[in-house]
Amino acid sequence: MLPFLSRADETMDANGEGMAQARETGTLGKLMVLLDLVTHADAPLRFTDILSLAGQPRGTLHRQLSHLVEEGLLELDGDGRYAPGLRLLDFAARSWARNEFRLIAEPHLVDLQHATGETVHLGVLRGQSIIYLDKVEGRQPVRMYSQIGNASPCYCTGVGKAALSLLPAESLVDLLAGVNFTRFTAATHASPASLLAEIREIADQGYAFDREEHEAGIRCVAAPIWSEDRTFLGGVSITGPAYRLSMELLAQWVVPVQRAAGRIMEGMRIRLGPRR
Amino acid sequence: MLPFLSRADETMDANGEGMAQARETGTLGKLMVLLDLVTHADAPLRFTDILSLAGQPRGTLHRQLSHLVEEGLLELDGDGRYAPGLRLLDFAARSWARNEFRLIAEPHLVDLQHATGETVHLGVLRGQSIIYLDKVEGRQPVRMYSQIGNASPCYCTGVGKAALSLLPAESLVDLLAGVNFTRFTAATHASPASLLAEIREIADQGYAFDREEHEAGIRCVAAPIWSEDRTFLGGVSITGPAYRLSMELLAQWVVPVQRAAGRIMEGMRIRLGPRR
DNA sequence: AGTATCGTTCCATTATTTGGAACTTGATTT
DNA sequence: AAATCAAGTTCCAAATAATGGAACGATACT
Repeated sequence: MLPFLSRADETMDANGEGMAQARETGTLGKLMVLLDLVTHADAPLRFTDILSLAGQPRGTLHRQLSHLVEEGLLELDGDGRYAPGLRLLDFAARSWARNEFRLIAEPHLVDLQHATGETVHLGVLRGQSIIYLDKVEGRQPVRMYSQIGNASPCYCTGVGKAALSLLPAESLVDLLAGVNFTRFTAATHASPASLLAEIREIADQGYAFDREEHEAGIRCVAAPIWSEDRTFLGGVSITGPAYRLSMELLAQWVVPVQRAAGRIMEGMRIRLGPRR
Repeated sequence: MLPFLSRADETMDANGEGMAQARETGTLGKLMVLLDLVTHADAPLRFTDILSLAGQPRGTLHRQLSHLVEEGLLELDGDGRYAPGLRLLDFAARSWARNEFRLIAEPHLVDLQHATGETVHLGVLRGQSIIYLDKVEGRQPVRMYSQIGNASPCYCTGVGKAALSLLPAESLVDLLAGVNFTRFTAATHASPASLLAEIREIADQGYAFDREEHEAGIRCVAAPIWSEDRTFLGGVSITGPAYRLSMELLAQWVVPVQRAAGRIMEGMRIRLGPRR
C-alpha cells in the first residue's frame, strides 16, 4: 500500500466506513471518489497509483480522469501526475464570499476576537465533520485558508462537541456509529461512551471545552449555534495555547462566547425568520 | 443548439465564447454547468430559477440537482433555495494547501511584501482568466479568500498581461478571440488591437503595469513567470492605491518584482527541473 | 372549494459509461 | 540494436445510467 496515503485513509474512515453507504449518485458519485482520492493525497498521484487505489479497470479510470481534467477539477502535469485543479479554488472562493451564515456571523466574530484577543472560529457540522467557515485572528501572520474550509473531527473539537450537543439522542447515536475514534492526544475521547457522557453535560450547560483533545497544547471554549429547523448546527469558539488560556480564563469566556452565539442566531432569525 | 446553454454561454463569454467549445465530458459536463450557474448567482436560486436558466426538462434537472446536493457540492436550504455546498471549501482548502507552485513561491512573496510594504499577489493563467493563488498583505485587516481563488480577467490585470506576454503570437490571438472585453474603467483596453500592442511592449520589457484598468484607483506592477514547457504561466504583482503608488514608484519596483519572479522560477526548476 | 404554481416521482427510451483486450510509447535489459 | 517490460492510451460491444414527457403531490392564492 502506498505509504503517503495513510493520511487519506484516516480521513475517509472519519467520514463513515461503518455505514456501508453506497453512493446513490451514479456517475457523479464515482467521479467524486476520485476527486477525494486526489485531494486527500499528500502529493500528486500518478495514473498507476490511482489505479491501485480506486480499483477500476484501466480504460474506465482513464476516461474518468480525463473528464475531471477537462473540467478543471484535476490537473495533469508534465510528469503525468494528477493534482487538484484550480477550478476548485474558484468555486470555493465564490461559495465562501456569498455564504449567508458566514456573512451574518462575521461582525460578531470580530467583536469576540476584540473582546478576548484570541483566535475565533466559526464552524458547522457536515456529516461527521466540522467544517470551519471563518476564522478571525488577532495578530498578523494569518495564512489564509490556514483553517477555513478544513474538515475536522466532531468528537474532539469544541465546536464539534457543541454542535453534537444539539442533536436529538437518536441522531447522535447514529452519527457516532459512523465515526472512527482516532486518539490525537491523551485527552481525546477514545469511545462513544465517554463522549456521550460529556455531550449530555454540554447540552445542559450550553457550552463546551476542548481540553487539548485535538492538538496538544491547544484549548478552546465553544458555544453552540442552531436554528429551529436544525438547518444549521455549528458553533463559535475561542482558541489558543494552553499556556496562555488556563481553564479558569476559559471559564470566564463562557459568557462572551455564548453571547456571540446568541447574536449570530438572532441575525439568522431576522434574515430567515419570517418564513419559518 | 440547446437553448439551456444561453446563460452558461454568457458565463463563458467572460471566459471564452468564441471557441464553440462543446463540452466533451458527458454527464460531468452537464453537472458542472449547473454548479457554475449556482456559484455565479448573487443569491441562492430556487428550483424554478435554475429551471429557466438551464432550460432542462424538470425531471432531468431535479435528479441532477439531487445528485449534486447528495454529494455536498450544492446545499438545499429549508426554503428550497440552492446554494454552493461546503464540500467545495473542503476540496479547495486541500488543493490550496498542497499546491506546489504556491508553496515554492510563498517565501518570495513574503520577501517582496516586506521590501515594498504593499500587497503582493501570485496568479496563474487558466483559460482566459487569471486565478489568484496567493496574496500577502501588509496590514492587518486581511479578509481571507478576499482575493485568493478569484478569477479575474487577463486583459486588464498586471498579472494577466504579464502572463499573456509569454504566449506565442498564435495562441495569444486564439485566446483573445474568446475574450469579451468589458470596460471596467476609462483605462481598460476596449479591443484586442490596443491590448496586443501593449502586450508586445510588455514582452520586450519583461514587466507589466496595470494603470487603473481593472479598478479605478488601483495600480500595480507585475512580472511574468513561466516554465520551459509552458506548464505554468502566471505572474507576481505588487498592488496598491494610486494615491500612494505613483507611476514613478511603480517603476522603481520593476526590479524587485522581476527578481522575485526569477527566484520563483528558479525554485520551480529545482523542484521539477531534473525531469524536463 | 377551486386553481395556479411549484416541486417530485415514474418508467420506457436513449445515450453514456463500462471494461476487457489490443495497441502505443518509452524506458530498461540482454 | 533487439528484446523485454511497464505505463498509458484507444477501441467497441455489452451493461448501466441519464433522459424527458407525463402523471402525481403539495402549497399558496382567489
